[in-house]
Amino acid sequence: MNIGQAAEQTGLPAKTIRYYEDIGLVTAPRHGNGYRYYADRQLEQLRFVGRARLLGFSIEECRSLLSLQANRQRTNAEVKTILKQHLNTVDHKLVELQSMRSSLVELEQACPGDEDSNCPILKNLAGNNIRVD
Amino acid sequence: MNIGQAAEQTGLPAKTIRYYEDIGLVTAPRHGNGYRYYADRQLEQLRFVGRARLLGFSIEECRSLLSLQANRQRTNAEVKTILKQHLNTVDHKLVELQSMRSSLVELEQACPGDEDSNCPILKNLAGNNIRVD
DNA sequence: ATTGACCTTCCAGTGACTGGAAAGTTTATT
DNA sequence: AATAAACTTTCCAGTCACTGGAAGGTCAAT
Repeated sequence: MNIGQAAEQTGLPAKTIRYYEDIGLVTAPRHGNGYRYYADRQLEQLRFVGRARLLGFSIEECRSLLSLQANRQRTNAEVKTILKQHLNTVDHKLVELQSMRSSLVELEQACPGDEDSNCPILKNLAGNNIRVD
Repeated sequence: MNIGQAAEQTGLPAKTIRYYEDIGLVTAPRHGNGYRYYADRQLEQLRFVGRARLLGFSIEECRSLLSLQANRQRTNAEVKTILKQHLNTVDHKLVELQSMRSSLVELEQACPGDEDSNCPILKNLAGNNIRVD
């Protein structure tokens, strides 16, 4: 199977699949004409990476996960450690985004959004903090 | 005031302040020796951008906000529109992250994290979905 | 023989910085 | 006055994970 079909099968763009090969994440053998050849093993690896990426794992984390999957001596603990670290990162991002969101909602409510020009949003950004109390 | 003190005053790294000038976001006049000179106006703009960035506004959004702030003909509506768009973006990201998080937590709970090698996390990534029902 | 759909590599751009090199300037110390 | 330390300048490269596009090779069908 050529890269186009592999893309179709895995849901990953062909460009991305080539990129993964470039960085040595998922490599594919070649036909005589230089075309990449995708068999079950490669498709599985690509789908594996695709799913891990959907969960937000970085490329380097995907690399580690792929290598653990290939290693029969791995332990559940090793895998779980990577997951926990990633979960921590996600939690940090969530806290950040939620704090942004609550500030934004506060500003949204403070601004009437009319044709006036005395915008509380700009005032806040300029340092005049909104006092709600 | 030179860039180092401006950095100290605004909390932005000098590198970042130079970058903002590079992209024409906040420009500063120069001393005779070529050093950038920061007066109140520039400091205010830098702090403005700094706060907007903390709220997650993109550089281009910051540019729009700065230009609205400089424009007396602006309306609250124009400012609020930018904020609402950004809030939408933040909400989308939150949904995505929360969905990632719940999948990750599920996987975390499914994996005992012991010295075994039959890892449910890897199984899930490989396509063997966890069945909880 | 030619069209069109593939495939290849390589280079450049994204966003928002950040690090580092090489060189000029100012300030402080000796 | 010389020197060293601390500042500043510009420019180039790297980050992350792709994505777009150009130029050219290959293959299947008409």
